[in-house]
Amino acid sequence: MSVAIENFVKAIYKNGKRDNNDTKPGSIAKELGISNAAATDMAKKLATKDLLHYQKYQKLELTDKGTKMALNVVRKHRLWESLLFKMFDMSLHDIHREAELLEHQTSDLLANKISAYLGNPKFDPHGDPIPNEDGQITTTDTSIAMSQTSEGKTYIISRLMSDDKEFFDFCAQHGLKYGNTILISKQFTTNKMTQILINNNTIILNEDFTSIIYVNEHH
Amino acid sequence: MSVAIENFVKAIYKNGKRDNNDTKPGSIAKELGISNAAATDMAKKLATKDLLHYQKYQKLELTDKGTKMALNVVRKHRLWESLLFKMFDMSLHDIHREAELLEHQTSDLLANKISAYLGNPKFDPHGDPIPNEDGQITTTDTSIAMSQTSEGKTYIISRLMSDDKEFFDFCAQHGLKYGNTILISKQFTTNKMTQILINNNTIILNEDFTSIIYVNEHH
DNA sequence: TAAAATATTTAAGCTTACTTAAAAATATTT
DNA sequence: AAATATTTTTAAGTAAGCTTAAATATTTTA
Repeated sequence: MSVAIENFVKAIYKNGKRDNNDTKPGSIAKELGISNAAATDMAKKLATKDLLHYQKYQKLELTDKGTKMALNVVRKHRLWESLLFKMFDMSLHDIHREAELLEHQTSDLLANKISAYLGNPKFDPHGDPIPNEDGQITTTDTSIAMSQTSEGKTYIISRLMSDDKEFFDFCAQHGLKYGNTILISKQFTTNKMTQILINNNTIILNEDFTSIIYVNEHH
Repeated sequence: MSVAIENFVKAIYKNGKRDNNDTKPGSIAKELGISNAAATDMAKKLATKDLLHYQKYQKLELTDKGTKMALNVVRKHRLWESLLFKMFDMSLHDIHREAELLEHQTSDLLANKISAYLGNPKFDPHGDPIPNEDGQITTTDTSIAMSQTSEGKTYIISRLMSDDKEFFDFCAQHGLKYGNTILISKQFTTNKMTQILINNNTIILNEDFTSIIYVNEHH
């Protein structure tokens, strides 16, 4: 299967996982940076390959086969991110960009070697779960968006859900890193801002940030 | 530049390095597994991009720009082979196949990180020299084909110039590995066979093998 | 060196993965 | 609910990287 196809099913998978669950051709097109027409075309084509269910004007839904393919690509992406992060001093954004290309050129054999080398990790450096060889995610994610946290409580950062360079640069600069501890000092409910304390620094984040930074309560 | 273009200039570079120095479209086509017509087409196209000199019915010759591109790809290939060989228990052939894909999806930044991690090695696991960041090979190769060795002398294996699985399997099985020592016990000049002693085992190799196994005299 | 074999080039055509423009359907707003 | 805006689909077209078939040039062999 081509890179275009792998990226297409991956985009459907990713959009399907998001809150909005928007997998109509238009939003897939946006995700991939292609025209709506191209997305419709591809959707029809992949339906004939039994990778997704296509019905005019409806959301695209992956078949089991399509889901498996998407998870296989996601697995390779997250394994590469984990490996590069461990071995090299590179920014999360750079690592993401490399993984975005390498994921399509990696045999299952190599993916398994990488996984074994890393001790079969369950999460990548963003805190995203790594599917196993059979395309299953065995961990259950109990984390919540920072926007949903309670004032005065302490949390541990569990996921940074983004591909954006500026976001990662900001996070790196302020210690917003997978595994780090933060205190929610104030929730500004009307403006949807959150004030946190991290490394003895107070930062105020808006909803663009607090909706993609996920945390687990610290006990 | 596309994968097809990178592979095309790489094929010209590789064929140009070989004894026969055959870089006419037909042999490039053979190397890449495409039709002669496709090779001619591509050659014309790359001439307009200043990657090679094209003259009807003549050998293809890379420009400086083309050579640099080829060496950049070769560098990435050999760095990947070195890294995978060091990290994972995989056959030389498997490693080659992975590197063949990864080489096109690797930024210069990542290549440099890999190189630094490995201590900027000069050779890959086949004994092939690794070009530096500027596309230069600074080492001088004094090795000779096993077919050119002298009876009774001892040599160290310095290069295994092949992509072939069966060849690598054979080598792995008999200890024919980069850095290993062999004694040339007999040269059968009429049949072009070579009898060697390695790990206390005697093997007789024909010219298909002795022409692609390179060695340095052991002093 | 002429004939035969081989290699290269040209020409026409195919598939993939896109594009833009216009038509048709759906969703949103008033 | 009608009008408007947005999305989706259809249709036609493009570029890259191939293919096969036929024409042309080169190389080999007898």
